[in-house]
Amino acid sequence: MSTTGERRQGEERVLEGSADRVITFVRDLIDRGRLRPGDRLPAERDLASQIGVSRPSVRAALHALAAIGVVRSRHGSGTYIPDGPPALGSEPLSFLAALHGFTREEMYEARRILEVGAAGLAAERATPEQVATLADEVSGLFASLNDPQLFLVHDINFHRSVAAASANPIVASLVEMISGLYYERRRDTAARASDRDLRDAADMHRRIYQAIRARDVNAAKRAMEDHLMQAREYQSKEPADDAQPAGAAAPPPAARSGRPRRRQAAH
Amino acid sequence: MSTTGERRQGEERVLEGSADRVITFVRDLIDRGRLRPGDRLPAERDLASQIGVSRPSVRAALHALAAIGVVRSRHGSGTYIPDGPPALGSEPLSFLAALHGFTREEMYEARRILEVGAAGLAAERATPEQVATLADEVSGLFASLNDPQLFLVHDINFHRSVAAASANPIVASLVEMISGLYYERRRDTAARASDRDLRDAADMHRRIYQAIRARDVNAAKRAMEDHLMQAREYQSKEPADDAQPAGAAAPPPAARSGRPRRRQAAH
DNA sequence: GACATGAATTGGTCTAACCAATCATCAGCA
DNA sequence: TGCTGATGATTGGTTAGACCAATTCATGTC
Repeated sequence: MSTTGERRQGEERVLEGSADRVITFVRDLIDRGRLRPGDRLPAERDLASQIGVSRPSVRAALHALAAIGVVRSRHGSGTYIPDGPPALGSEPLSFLAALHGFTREEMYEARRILEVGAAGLAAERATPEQVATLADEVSGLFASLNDPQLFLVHDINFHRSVAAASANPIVASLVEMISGLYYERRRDTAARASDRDLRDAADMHRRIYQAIRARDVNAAKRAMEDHLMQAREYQSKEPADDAQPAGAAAPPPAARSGRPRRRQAAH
Repeated sequence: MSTTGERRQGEERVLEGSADRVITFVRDLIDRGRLRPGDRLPAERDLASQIGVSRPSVRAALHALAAIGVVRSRHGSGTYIPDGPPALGSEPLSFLAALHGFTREEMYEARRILEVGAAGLAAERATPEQVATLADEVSGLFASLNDPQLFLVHDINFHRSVAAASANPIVASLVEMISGLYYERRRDTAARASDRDLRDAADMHRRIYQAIRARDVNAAKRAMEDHLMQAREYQSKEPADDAQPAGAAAPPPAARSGRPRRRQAAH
């Protein structure tokens, strides 16, 4: 019907831009159940002709969808909807952090809120397999006390597993997002952690694991809370790699202060 | 220097795609502090020539950045970094919800975890102005008991204000993100709420407000928890607009069942 | 039957142009 | 003097057509 592209009439105003029409189209396929995780989207050329927009517009839209993790393109193969558990990329948070100068304190606080909640849910619902996974990660932590980088990997995996055991994909996605940001920052400084700190951290993880295994919700939450508080303390003692202020209400970094906050006139 | 575009040499392998180079370029500007909230990016044509890629590629990258909320384009004016408090769009979550069938229960659970934490922080740190804003929203709630749509607006604003009063931009962003998803779903069904439910909800909000004003952290958390639990109860009684299952571990909607979960072979 | 080969498919990129919204400038008028 | 409106430069929005590059798969040879 619109293959020749006569949109000159104007009797039916197009309220959306080309790229937005593509996104709406894809969203519609998803809502109608025609597109599910693991599926492949129509080829860019097909989308372009079906929707009646140019290929560059399709590409811009697909880049937008890829940015929020809805699709993933593979050269020569196609564009796919990622399979596996739902996941939110941490890039948005990373950009926000760079733009607004999030502090380490603030990050720990957010983690604390989310992960304490996740630990509580995990204590209620963790399956035997998930409990076993947690046990594996705890032993991994104790086995890598002398390898801070590897320790960090087990650390991340433990927290990821707790989030998964919460059986709430939204909470899990949020934890993943924050963890991604944390890992991004942490891998540069992980080597500075002292042996004693790693030992303490491993103990804390073990305590969390035991509480979850015992299905003790309050103990799990308390253990996670204590762990994150302690981790925050330890890392605030490590030499800071950057000028990140430590206080939540502390003044912003030097380069930021005194800026007259110019606003755009006609938003 | 590269206006004529001689990139045939190949002696310096480009490891990133064109769009990625643009994103890296912008990210670098941000990290160096040359680009801050409220600023305008170079014109697309300038970016293209500076980076050495074509304009469609720049556009694709800019669409990607716009999708995660890092930039915002205004036709005829330019592309800007949004000013104001840091914010995460709720589209990623919305797509994930559509793709994986998040339930209302799961959403309330995530809200509960985040907002109970936010309420606790708000009780510790809310400024007098923020407390006053909360008071305004509470009166707005009581004033709109007979207008469910307006009530919903005050409802959202109250929760948004609590998040802002947490003085943690990460937590606030996350709450905003979830709230956006909630609002998206809720506005269709808000009219079905009963008068009595609205009255109860307004009372709950008042209780939260009073606890925050009194700087009673535990009371604030408990009040928020009770409120969200109650809201969940009420809304599960309302006729469902869609086939959203109520249980966290409930089977997926009809259109989803029985699908053999075809996977892509060579990821 | 196993493996190399090449065509078809599909994403990745570019050039060159035009349309459309915005904005700053400046002439003209009150 | 001060305001208003026209106008051209700037900037995002979109298109068309072409070519490159990675992947896939059917084909044919050994």
